[in-house]
Amino acid sequence: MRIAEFDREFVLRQAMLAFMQHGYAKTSMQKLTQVTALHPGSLYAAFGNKKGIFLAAIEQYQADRNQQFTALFCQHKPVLPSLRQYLDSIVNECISGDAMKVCLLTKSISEVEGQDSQISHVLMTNLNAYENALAEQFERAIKAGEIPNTRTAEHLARFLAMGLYGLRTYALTNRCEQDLSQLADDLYHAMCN
Amino acid sequence: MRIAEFDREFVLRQAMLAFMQHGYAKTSMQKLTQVTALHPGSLYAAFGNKKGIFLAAIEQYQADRNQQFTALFCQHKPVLPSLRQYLDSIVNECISGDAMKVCLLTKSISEVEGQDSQISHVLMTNLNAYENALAEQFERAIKAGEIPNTRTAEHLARFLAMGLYGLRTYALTNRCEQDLSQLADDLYHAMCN
DNA sequence: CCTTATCTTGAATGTACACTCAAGATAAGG
DNA sequence: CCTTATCTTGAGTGTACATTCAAGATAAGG
Repeated sequence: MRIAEFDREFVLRQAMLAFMQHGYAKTSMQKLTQVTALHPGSLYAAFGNKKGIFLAAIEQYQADRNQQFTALFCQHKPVLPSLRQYLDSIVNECISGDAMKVCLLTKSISEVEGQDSQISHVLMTNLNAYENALAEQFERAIKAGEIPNTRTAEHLARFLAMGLYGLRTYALTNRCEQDLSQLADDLYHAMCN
Repeated sequence: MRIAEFDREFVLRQAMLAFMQHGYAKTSMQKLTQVTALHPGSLYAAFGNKKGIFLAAIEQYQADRNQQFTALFCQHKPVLPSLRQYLDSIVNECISGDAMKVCLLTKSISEVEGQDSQISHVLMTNLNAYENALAEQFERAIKAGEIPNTRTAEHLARFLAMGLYGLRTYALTNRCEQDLSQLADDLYHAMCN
């Protein structure tokens, strides 16, 4: 017997970053062997093929983001200050210049849309779950009276999801921190009234 | 002497649609020869290489969209009804299911970001020009009293650009016409107050 | 109608890729 | 310490790609 030597989470996070930086198609297996420090055979033994690595990396990405999200939007804290902090952290990611400025899910769904229905379906499911997580928080905010109940939580979540997808894309066209902060501010205020 | 036989606009529009559908990397020269009905040699003679075809297709895309835009936002008509119509047309594109549901510029900048600075620069320039075109219309709307001057035209244009980039991305996760129309409606109302 | 410059054709070329596999290395169980 | 199941290694394989180029086709100018 012999146990696998590599750290699965490390490998998937490295792969994840490579996919975020170069996209699915242009992340070669050679690149993946470099960033994971694994040889092709090990990668294929562990994940089957390139698509398997990608799907596992998406899962890791989702797990990581979920943990961040639930840590920030803690149940016993008011929603709006967390939302504010969340928006700021996204603006910071957009400005950072590293791979984290893009969302793996939206970037990938834009790339593989109409090419691989399995990957598309996984990405759609994860993005819908993200929207639902936002809706839960808005539900909580409405119940607590932080936000007037003129719009449903689902409605608010949908609008914010759209805004955040747009913010990340817009940041590719204009890296001015002030402009991005202002947009985040606009989104914040669009939620509160 | 002999004149080129093919119709340049037709060829570029076909290439444009292929790039919108499959992305830059995954649109093979073979695909391009198919959709343009031109042989490799002719394409290389006319555009140099694949990147040349892509840049020319972007130029054609920009020209086409510009013409649409200026026809819709006619100088002697009020801005807000045109904006409404514009938003509806984008929602229709999002639902349509064909290649036009994506924006060639935003899809491409997301793909080639950090890979080809020349292409990125061209795309950024075109997207900034688009934002400026929106700002011009908001300027006109403010001057005509259609919109209160609580925010600058540039500010409004930036927010709408972000919203539209987000709307197209969001549509990849949720094709429900009602939801998309509501988002377009939200964007419209976010501009008017 | 012939010349010649230009365009068209599509097979050929070199490269980069995803993926395989057989040989070597290593740890758990006896 | 040996056995054996499993992991690691990395050169090798077939395929798909962007690009080239020489031969063939075609229209304008004389």
